[in-house]
Amino acid sequence: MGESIKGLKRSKYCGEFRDSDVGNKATVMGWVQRRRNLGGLIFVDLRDRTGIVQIVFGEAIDKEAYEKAHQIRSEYCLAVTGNVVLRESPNPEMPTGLIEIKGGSLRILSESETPPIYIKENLDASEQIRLKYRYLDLRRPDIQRNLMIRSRAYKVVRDFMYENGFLEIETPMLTKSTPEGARDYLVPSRNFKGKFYALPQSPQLFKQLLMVSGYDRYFQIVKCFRDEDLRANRQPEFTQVDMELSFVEMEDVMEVNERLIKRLFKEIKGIDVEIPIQRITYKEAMERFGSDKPDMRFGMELTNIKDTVKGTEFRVFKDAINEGKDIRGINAKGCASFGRKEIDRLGEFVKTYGAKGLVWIAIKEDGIKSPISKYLTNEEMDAIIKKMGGEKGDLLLIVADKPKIVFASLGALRIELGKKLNLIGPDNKEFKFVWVVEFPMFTYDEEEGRYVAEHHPFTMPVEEDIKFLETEPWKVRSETYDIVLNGEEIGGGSIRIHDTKLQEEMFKVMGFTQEEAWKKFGFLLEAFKFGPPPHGGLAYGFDRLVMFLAGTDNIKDVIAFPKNQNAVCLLTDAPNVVDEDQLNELGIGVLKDKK
RNA sequence: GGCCAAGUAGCUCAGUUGGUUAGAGUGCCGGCCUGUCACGCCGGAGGUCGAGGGUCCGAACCCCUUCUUGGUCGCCA
Repeated sequence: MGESIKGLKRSKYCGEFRDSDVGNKATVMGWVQRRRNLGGLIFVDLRDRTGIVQIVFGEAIDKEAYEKAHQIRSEYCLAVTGNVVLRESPNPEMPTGLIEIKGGSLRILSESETPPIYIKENLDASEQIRLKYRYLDLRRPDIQRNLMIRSRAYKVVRDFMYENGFLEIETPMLTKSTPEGARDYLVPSRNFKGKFYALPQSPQLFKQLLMVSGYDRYFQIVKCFRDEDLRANRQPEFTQVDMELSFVEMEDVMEVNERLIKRLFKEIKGIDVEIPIQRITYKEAMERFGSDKPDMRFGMELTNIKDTVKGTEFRVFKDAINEGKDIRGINAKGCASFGRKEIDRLGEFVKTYGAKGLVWIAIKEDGIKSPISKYLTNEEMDAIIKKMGGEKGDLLLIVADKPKIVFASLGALRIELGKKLNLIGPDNKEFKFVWVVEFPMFTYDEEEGRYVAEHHPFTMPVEEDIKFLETEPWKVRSETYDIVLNGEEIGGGSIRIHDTKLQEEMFKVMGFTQEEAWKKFGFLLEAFKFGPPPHGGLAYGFDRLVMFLAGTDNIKDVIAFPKNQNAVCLLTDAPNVVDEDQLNELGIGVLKDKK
């Protein structure tokens, strides 16, 4: 059993000692990073969340402590009292390297088994083992640094929001399942067997109701839940910075958020974000970058060459034109030297996005190399090269397919090439923000055979497009704005509809009858009968924001207890079976898994 | 649900064409060592090669199935 802490007070954190402390008696508490036993002397590096301080035990210092120090092992939890002295052999590499603490008395507060992972920076243990022993993983300085950044980010956000007149209001976690959007996490009701609450995908409807109630600037830092497959930047439960404002237009929401972003990056990273942040429309983003979240740190934009090859006999292009498909390409500057294998790999890459293949034209020193040169006339080849700005040394990459596939594959290919050519990547310290505005109101869902809201069903259409609502809904743009940083969507929002008639019309386009709409969203439609103010808002994926602030590309690095790819918590082993009694109480039976 | 990759000592990995007793680094245990700081030196323990099945005289290695893990496409208003 460990020794008592009774009567001991920590003088200060391990990492805080400096040569100004020399001459003082100090008590430190922390974990053993490392023990170095030199025989007559034992050095112990003691660690807490601020850093490391060296303790030295020796017979001449204190015999009892020295003898006890032989028991010390890695990750033992200790309290040590002794004099702070200058080291005989200082270590300029560490902040506390000028001093050490003489081990006058030692209490082993608790012992530790040999830990399954090392507690050190840049650990290369598997995530599986790290998540199982997450409490040990969380002792590591790099993760502690991330969580401390996250903590500071909460504070900066709260400070800013309070200073700008926002009220922090909580909304329910047990709420109603609504159609549209992600799959809900459901919570069974004990009182009403067969009925369920849903965990919120976002506080969307509640914050709109708060606007109706007159809390005209609301914000919340809040957990949200979506039961969809995970990614490196996606967890099933994640945190939003959610806000909503009344009596505003798009520009007002964007302006306040630009100031928030500026403040956040200044206070946490010391970076000056230039505002206003550039804005481009969804249409422009797609046509130039093949993405609604373009990475603006490099060029290599898409070129539409459909008109350029209009009269061609080349089968792939000709068919594409006849079928109303798109033909676009990107110019991979200086990549003509790519080997056949590399180009084939790019071909495989675009196939994962549904493209049938990748047409390539390499403009080499000794002429043009391309698998399609024999199908194109010299004039056609020259026209393509001219249109795409091809010069000696360039590699032109072209995809012909449905617009959705062309954009998806070329957009992804552009990012892939950017990484490959080191235009973007871990060494790139640039932060390029962009607002992407005016998303289409609807996309056609082939599976459901109807239009669904691109953003969400309460988004205000652009006024001049309202006339297309019934006739050509695909033309309708919306009053939306996504804020994108280095090719990642970090937040997004919209101006909302505050008119029951218009809202009902939207539902109609999405194939809901008035009855269905009222059944599902009646409480909102009802509320809108009572003088709703014009309003709009925005929500950030807070975890993603912190990823940027912490400089990591894995969302698990900024969440204390994340889930693995199968949404399992390896630490607690959730989800798990529950007692039959619990199920009975809820009126729930479990179907046998069909094998 | 699809695709790609991985699974060998506590941890990170190597393991040739299928061939003797499966290795390395690190960690761990023991011994020596008074200025280390990834201490050093000497010695030692430690393996269901993810699991199951198959081929073979013989399987960590080849085949099939399955499980786990990571990435990704679909999905994520």
